[in-house]
Amino acid sequence: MAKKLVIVESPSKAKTINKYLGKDYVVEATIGHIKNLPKSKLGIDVDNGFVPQFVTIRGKGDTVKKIKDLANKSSHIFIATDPDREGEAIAQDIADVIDEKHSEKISRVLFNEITKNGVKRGMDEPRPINTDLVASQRARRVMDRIIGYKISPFLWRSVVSEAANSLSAGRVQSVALRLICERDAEIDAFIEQEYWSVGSIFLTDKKEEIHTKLHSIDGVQIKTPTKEKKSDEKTESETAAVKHSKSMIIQNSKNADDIIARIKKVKDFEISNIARKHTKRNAPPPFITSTMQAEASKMLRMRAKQTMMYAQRLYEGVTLGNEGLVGLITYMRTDSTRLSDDICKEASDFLKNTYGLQYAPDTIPLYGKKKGSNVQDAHEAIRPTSLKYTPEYVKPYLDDHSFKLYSLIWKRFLASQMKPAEFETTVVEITGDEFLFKAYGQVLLFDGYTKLYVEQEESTKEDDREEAKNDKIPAGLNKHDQLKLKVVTPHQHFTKPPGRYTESSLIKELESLGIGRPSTYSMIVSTIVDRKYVESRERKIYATELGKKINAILIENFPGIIDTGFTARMELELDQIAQGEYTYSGVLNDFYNPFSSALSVVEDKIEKIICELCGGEMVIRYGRFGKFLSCNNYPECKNIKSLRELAAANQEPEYTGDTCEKCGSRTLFRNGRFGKFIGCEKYPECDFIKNITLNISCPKCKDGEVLERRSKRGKIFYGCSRYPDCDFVAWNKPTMTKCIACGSPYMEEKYSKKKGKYLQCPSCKEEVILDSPEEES
DNA sequence: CAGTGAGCGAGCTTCCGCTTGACTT
Repeated sequence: MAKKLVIVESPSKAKTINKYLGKDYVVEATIGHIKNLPKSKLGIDVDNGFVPQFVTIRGKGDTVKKIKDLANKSSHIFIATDPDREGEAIAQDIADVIDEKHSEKISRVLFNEITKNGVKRGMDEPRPINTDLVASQRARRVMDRIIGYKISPFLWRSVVSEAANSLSAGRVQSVALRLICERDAEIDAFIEQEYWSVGSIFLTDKKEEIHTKLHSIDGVQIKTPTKEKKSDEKTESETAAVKHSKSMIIQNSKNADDIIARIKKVKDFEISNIARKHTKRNAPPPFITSTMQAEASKMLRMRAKQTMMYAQRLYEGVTLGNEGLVGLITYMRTDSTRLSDDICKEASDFLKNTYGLQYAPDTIPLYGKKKGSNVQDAHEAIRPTSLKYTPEYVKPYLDDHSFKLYSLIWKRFLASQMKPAEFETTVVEITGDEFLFKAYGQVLLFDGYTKLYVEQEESTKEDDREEAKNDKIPAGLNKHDQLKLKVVTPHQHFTKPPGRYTESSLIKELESLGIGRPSTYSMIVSTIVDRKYVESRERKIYATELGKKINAILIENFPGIIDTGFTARMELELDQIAQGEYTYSGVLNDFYNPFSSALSVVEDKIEKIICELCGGEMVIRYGRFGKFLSCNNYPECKNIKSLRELAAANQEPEYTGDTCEKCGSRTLFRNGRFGKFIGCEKYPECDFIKNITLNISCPKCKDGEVLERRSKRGKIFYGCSRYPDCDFVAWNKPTMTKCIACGSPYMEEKYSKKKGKYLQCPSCKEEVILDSPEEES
């Protein structure tokens, strides 16, 4: 009896589904896409309807053959790839590789959740492959290929340099780079602005303190400076609005002191109003890929790639003693917060039993599709597969990282099913003559979901009301109560520049713009790091000089594509294809025609390097030893140039200000294999060279000087200039400070985030702190 | 962990998105 074949994308999904369907079915996995455009060339016939040339992905030949063979033997074929655009395309690719004589037996089925019910529902409603949805995926793929494979070569020709190894551009990576560069520029351009606030403490007749902040004077509100706009960007109406709006900024200490002097003269203060409000804070939704990465980064200090690796393990399954292999979480690459009814019911029961009735809401909270977003909703939210597997229960079977991540996912999911936290917020207004003060208080009435899960707050955000925030406003205050002013103090503040992106804040930003997909989030940063466009230090991302340069070139030449709105517009058109409202070739024509004409204009703008021998163009060639410049009239003209030569010609020599000790010419800084050194400008006629010294004499022999050197492995170390006569060596920068503890003649300079700059004795490890670390004001 | 600067050479890189192992650097 021939079996029925079911094809899915993920092998562990295949295992699960096989359990549900039983022995009449064979379930096989494609392990992702099976076909792709060829890597070595564009693979798109742009002149004839953009027909793409798809080839079997290298290494997938066996998988494809297996599916083909199984299809031949099966009585029916159910293609159950993911219910989204990419899944539909994979379904088409599978149908295309199966022999035509079996095409009658093929149906497409959709599983919206991998549960017994979900699979049954899917199998009950077979349908044909949605060719419009397939066409929309093809259009997406082709546009990405055209953008990537047409703009990258343009960069190779525009930026001629040794450092630029393999330059690239793309719809996603280039926007990511742009965001980082723009944030960098904002921070560079930021001008710190001083402002002041006034805080007062009042006393009730029972000598209870009320901490307040000056809110307004004569109805003119005291504000903090908001993000400045450049004045030329302001419209006239905006300028007018600023003029007439009733707000002011206390700009300096004199203003603050004047105000305080006036406040001190006020005789009577009274409570002019008390407002109490009952507020609720809803639980956060269960995890999706981006929020899981962000929270794991903040709370567990895990990088996006690590997080995904551990999540994958939890998804694929962990051996729990004699229970065997158990998948602990649902699929980890998802952009939907949707939850199955079964697990919500389970959570409700669990909460009632474990935390008590008061924590379980009457109705199950609803999470799901956001309107108008790029959410494709193929998978559920990331959650535990069953609440039986509590973190404590599975802990013995997990490594530390997996356990921490699982606990986080568990708590976040359960919290999402809990009641909101409830607060009473109180605002007390205190008036004295023209001055109005406000005190803010917040009291937790019911902890709700916060019993289990508290979202990590953004640490850098400065709370406007922070000084006046007081959880304990005295009880029993009444309107018209008379108060005494105890103390009034000025507080100095400075506006802060926007924070740099971290990996997860960048991912969140891209996601909100609809750029990138859950399966690629953790790749985005590593791509632009590999290209040396950005660097990551202390979890923050900085643009490199190369990155800034590439970004400027891209924005100048392809403003319409390297744009935060491009993907959103593209998605709208892809939706039109999927809905049958527009065609594949229509969308691609609309995109390609302006793109290709822009490209040809831009190609002409590339600065050509002219061959000084024959007037031809110097182009990049690859030889046995890497890149070099050659005349394109080779072999008639044999002019060649090294890239180093070109870079030297474009760069101003860096003079030391000293003269050559051999010939009296000027000396300059040069770069060699082992770092910077000083050489004579007359080289190669004069071969004088000298090392760059630190102006510290050698602590060991006292005659030599300390030099910064670099080892073969590129590590910087410090040694004596009289080597090999003196073999002094240090790994940290030596200073001539004596160690007071052990009398060692010198100490080494070190740096740590906690201690700041400090000195450490190489022999007794005594430490002297130089700079205290920056403190949060 | 101790040295330093040229020139040789003629056809390579790249996208985004979907999934896991097999590699011995």
